[in-house]
Amino acid sequence: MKILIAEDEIDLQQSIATYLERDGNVCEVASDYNDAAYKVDLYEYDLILLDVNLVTGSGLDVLKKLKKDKRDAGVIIISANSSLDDKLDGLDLGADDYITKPFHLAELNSRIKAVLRRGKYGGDDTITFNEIMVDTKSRTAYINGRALSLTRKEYDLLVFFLTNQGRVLSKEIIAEHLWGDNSDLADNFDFIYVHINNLRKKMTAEGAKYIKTAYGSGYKFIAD
Amino acid sequence: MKILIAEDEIDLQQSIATYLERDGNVCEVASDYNDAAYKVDLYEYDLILLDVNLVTGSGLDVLKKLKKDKRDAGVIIISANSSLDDKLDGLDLGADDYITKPFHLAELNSRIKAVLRRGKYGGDDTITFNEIMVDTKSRTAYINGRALSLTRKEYDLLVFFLTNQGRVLSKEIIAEHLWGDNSDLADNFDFIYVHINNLRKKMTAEGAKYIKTAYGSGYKFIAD
DNA sequence: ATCATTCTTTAGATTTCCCTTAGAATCGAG
DNA sequence: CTCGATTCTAAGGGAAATCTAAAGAATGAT
Repeated sequence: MKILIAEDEIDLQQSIATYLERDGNVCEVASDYNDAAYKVDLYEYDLILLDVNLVTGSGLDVLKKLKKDKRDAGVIIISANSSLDDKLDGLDLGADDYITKPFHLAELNSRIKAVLRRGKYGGDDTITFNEIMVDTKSRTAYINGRALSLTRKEYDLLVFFLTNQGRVLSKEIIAEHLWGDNSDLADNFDFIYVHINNLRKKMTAEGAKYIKTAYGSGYKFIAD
Repeated sequence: MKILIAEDEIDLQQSIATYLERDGNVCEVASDYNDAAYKVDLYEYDLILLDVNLVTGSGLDVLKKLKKDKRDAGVIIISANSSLDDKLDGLDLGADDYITKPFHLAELNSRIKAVLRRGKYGGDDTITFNEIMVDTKSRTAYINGRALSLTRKEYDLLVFFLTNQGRVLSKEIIAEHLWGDNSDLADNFDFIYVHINNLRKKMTAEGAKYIKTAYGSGYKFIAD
C-alpha cells in the first residue's frame, strides 16, 4: 500500500513511517500543508494520514480538495485534541476514521487495516514493471521470477523508483525519502552513489537496466 | 457458528446480531453479567463477544470462568476505552482478540473470522505447510508426523508464522501479537531473538528450515 | 514448599550492512 | 581537446542488527 503521512512532528512522522514500512507499506511524508497539497495532487495514494494542524494550513483543506477531485484514497484524521468538532468536521468531509494524539502505533495500524480492508481501497500488494515484480508483503523483488537479494536500503530505493517511474529523482529527493528529513546529512549526499551502484549491479545481473543517470540532475527509472 | 454477544448496549447488541446472522451465524445475546455467566455455563459457543463493562459485573470474570472450566470458545473482548490494562488483562486471561468501541461492524466481523479461521474453534482444527502440521486443538505441532515439544510462546510464534506465510514480520509486530502492544517495552524487543532461536533449533532438528531472517526488517516464513 | 519448566535478561560472538574514502571514469562547457 | 565538476566503483572501518548460550526470574504443577 502507498501511504502519505501528512504530519509536521518529524519524530512522529518517522516512527509512523518506520512502523508501517515494516508492515510492507510504501510511505511518503509531507511536513506542511503545501507539501501535502502538492503530493496529494500529484500521486495516487491508497491511504492518507492527515494531521488537522499542519503548520501552513489545515489538513481539512487537503481533505476538501481530495473529495472535490473525487479521489478515492482512504483518509484517517489525526488530531492533537479530542475535540468533537474536529472529529465531526473530518467525518462530515468524508474521512474514514479518526484518531487522537497520543496513540499507540498498534492502534493506528489496526485502524489503517480496517480502512483498507473496507473494500474499495483494498487490493494489490505487488508492484510490477515489465519483468520486475515486487511483493511488498515479503519485501522481496523478483526479476523474471528470480528473487533478488536486496538490502533494506536497496529495496526501498527500488520501490521508490518503481513508484516514480519516468520522473527525474535528484539525490536530495531520494535521500529525503529514504532517510527522512535528517539535517545532519544535508551537506553531502554522495553515499547515494554507492546504493545506486549496488542496486544497479544486482539488477543488471538479471538483465534489468532501467536506472538511467540524468547527469547533473539525478536519476530516472525508465525503459529504453 | 454459535455466537454469544454479551453486551449491555441494546442497540449495539442488536446490530451486531443482525450483522452476524446475515452471515449465517446463530446468535444469542446476554445483557448483563448474570445472564452471560448463566448462558456460558449452559451452552457451548464457538465464539463469545465479551464487553468488559457489563452492568452487574465484569466481562473478565466470565472469561475467567470460561478458562477455569477449560471451555474452548473463542473470545473477543469489547471495551469502551482503549485502556491497555483491560486489553492485557483480557489477553492474559486467554481472550483471542480485543476491539475498542466504537468500531465498524466490518472490522469486528473480520476479527471474528480471523479467530475462527485460526482453526482453534470450529472449522478445521489443523494448519499444514509442507511437512509441518499443527493441531490447534491440542496445540501440538508435528513435522513428518513427529511431535515437537514446543513451549507456549514457541507454539504461538509458529502459528503466527504459519498464518502469515511469506510476509515479513517485524520484531514489533511479532511482539504486539504475542505479548500485546505494551509501549513501556517499545524500545527493546530483543527477547524475540531468543524465542526465534529456540523455535528454529527445534524445527531445524527435524529438517524444517523455513524461518528466514530479513535483516533490518524482521522474519518471514517461507520455503526456498 | 519444592521442583521442573518456561520466560526474560544479560553479555559476548558473529554477521550484515551502511557510510566514508579515494581513485578512476565520464560528462559537458568553453 | 582540456579541464573542472559530476558520477562511478571497489574496498574497508565501524556501527548496528542478529545470534547464541547461559544465568536469573517468574510461573505452574506436584
